Amino acid sequence: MKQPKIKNMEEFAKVSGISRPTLSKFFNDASSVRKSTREKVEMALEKYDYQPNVFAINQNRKLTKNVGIVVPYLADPFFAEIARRIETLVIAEGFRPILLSSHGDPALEIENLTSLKAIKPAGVLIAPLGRVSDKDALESFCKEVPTVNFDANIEDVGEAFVGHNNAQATQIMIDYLTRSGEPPVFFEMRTPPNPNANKRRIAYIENMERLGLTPHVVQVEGEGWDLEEIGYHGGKRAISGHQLATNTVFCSNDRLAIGFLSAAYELGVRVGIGADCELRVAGHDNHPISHFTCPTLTTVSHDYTSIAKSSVETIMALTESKERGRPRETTLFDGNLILRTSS
Amino acid sequence: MKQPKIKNMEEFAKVSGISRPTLSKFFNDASSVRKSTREKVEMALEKYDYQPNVFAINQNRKLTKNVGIVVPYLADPFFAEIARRIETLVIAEGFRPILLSSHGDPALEIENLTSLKAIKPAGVLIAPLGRVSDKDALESFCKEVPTVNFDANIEDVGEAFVGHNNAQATQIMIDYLTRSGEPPVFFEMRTPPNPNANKRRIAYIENMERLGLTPHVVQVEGEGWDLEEIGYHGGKRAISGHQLATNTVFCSNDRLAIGFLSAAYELGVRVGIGADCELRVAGHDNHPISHFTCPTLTTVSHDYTSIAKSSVETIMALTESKERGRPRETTLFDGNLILRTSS
DNA sequence: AATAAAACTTAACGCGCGTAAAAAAATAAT
DNA sequence: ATTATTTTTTTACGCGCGTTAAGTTTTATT
Repeated sequence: MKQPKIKNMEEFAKVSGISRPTLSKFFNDASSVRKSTREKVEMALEKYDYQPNVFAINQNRKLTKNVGIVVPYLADPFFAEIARRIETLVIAEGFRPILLSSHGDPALEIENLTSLKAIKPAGVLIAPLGRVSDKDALESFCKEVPTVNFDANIEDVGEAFVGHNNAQATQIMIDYLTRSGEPPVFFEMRTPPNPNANKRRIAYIENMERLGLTPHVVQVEGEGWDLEEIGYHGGKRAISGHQLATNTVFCSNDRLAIGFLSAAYELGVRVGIGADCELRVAGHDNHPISHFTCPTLTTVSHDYTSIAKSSVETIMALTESKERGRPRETTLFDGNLILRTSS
Repeated sequence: MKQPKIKNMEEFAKVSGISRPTLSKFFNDASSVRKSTREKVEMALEKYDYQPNVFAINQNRKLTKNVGIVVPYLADPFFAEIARRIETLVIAEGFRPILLSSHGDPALEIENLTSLKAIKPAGVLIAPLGRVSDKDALESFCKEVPTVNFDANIEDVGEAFVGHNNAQATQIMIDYLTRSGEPPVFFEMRTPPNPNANKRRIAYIENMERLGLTPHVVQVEGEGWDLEEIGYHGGKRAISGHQLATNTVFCSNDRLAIGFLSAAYELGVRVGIGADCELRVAGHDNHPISHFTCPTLTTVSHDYTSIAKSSVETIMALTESKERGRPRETTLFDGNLILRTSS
């Protein structure tokens, strides 16, 4: 059982026998004080219940130990997973992650940045909404706070971009699909929220042309982040309306593919690589659920572990070096083919 | 374009023509000042770029406008969704939500509470990990901070509990399943992380006995929060090992059911209510993906909209009234049968 | 118009900690 | 042992806002 609580650093200085300025140094960086001093403080911390007042600490600092993380839609397991990894890495660096989701709403995205600015973060990692983001507001935020842009690349936003190599990932899937069967039709939303979708469509068309094949793009209607729902309705329409030029469908992302598979199942269309199958379906991202679809989804992995790691490293380097305005660097991580049973 | 930035309230008092103490009142509660004053301030806010320093504000207050939200595993869309609703409601009440995930780790759960304590929150909403939670640490936290316990009920934790009526929800599903076909086998984890699972098993057994039927519980191995994975492996084993006493399986939750369905598909076992189907499967929670499984999953809804709303209302009432130590109230929300095609 | 009540202004102190400067003490180097 | 260097202590001020008390102005009531 610990002794009665210590109100403030002054009191803790008394009971620990260490002066307040030295304690202040200690709490900022324990390694900046002499070893014997550090031990004395730590012994006192064992004995007394004291922790410095966060608000008083941060009031007099221009940069805090906070790191903001903004994601477009936390209910999407993809962002939940990447956020989880980022959080863990940020904590390991001795910083405090503040996780905010924009819930698909551009106004909330800006609000999130405003409220982050208020807590004077050392840096911010942002995966923007994309198409609907208020680009000017993002840019002006990035001028004030060191920012790393990840996942959805928005030009000139942030000091660096870390993301997925959509071109490479699309290519390896197209190469696989064309070698193993009919060339793929590309299945996507007409107005995708996320700019990665556009990169994937462009890469699809380029690669099909490179192979001397005719690209076929099926664009389905729908707004927002209910991608399975959109994939389901679009899939039903595409299948029953015979809009698919070949027997192979490459979905712009796994969540659309999940909806598409559900539509195919409902329509009694057998999907897979078996002799009795009518359709092959592939996805993109290696979504956690893609292991468990029926059939299991062949997809291209999205290396979020590396993206998380690199994003955190970049923001840490940025906050330490403090030099701003360097040319914006772009880091992309390749995808790997995940062969399962759907194609 | 706004005028040059205002450093502090003193400066803003000068340019707005309102004295600092009145401004302080205004920022605490805009309705506490005269209308004409409020308008003057708002006009100045339009013109000048000023927002009070969060750290200075909170330093002198014992209770802030922060509300902590702690969930066990944010990468589970169920918690992501409920967190999203809670966040939105908390913002609507004029408070600032601080969302933290324990990532399945009891140590992190306690760390989260410790770091919340440091920011002096007005209240905290916690969905505990459950079985692995450090109950003593939770309880001692709740003595210091007004807390509402939601989702996973841990006795004596928090001033109130808001959650799902597992008994009622289990009952309506069992009633449906027994009326429409063979009685269900209960499929669950041997060591579920979440205490709701235990309530569901108990309700299953009670209801089966009430109906004069023999309960059959299949408990599968596996630790942690990868429920689809666990359901998949357990499902494969249960099906191929002929462990299912009837042709109807009631999974403890939808995520297990998703894995189970995947196993059945892989084994070529047709699931559904059609004449050609060998197995019926039901879930529990109405997980977002349960709309899109193959076949679509019959399940019992988990009313997280109401749970979120009630939790926020309860914590708000608590922070306002300030009276602590009242008898712990429990609020449960019923589930509804969601009939789809799997059973 | 006179009075009462409410809202505001002025002045001043305190919160807990960061931080700077000068002096003192502890450690390291010669 | 003496000097140089590093670390700690003492002292003191500042950060931006909450808050209180006394005095003043504005609004509401009669």
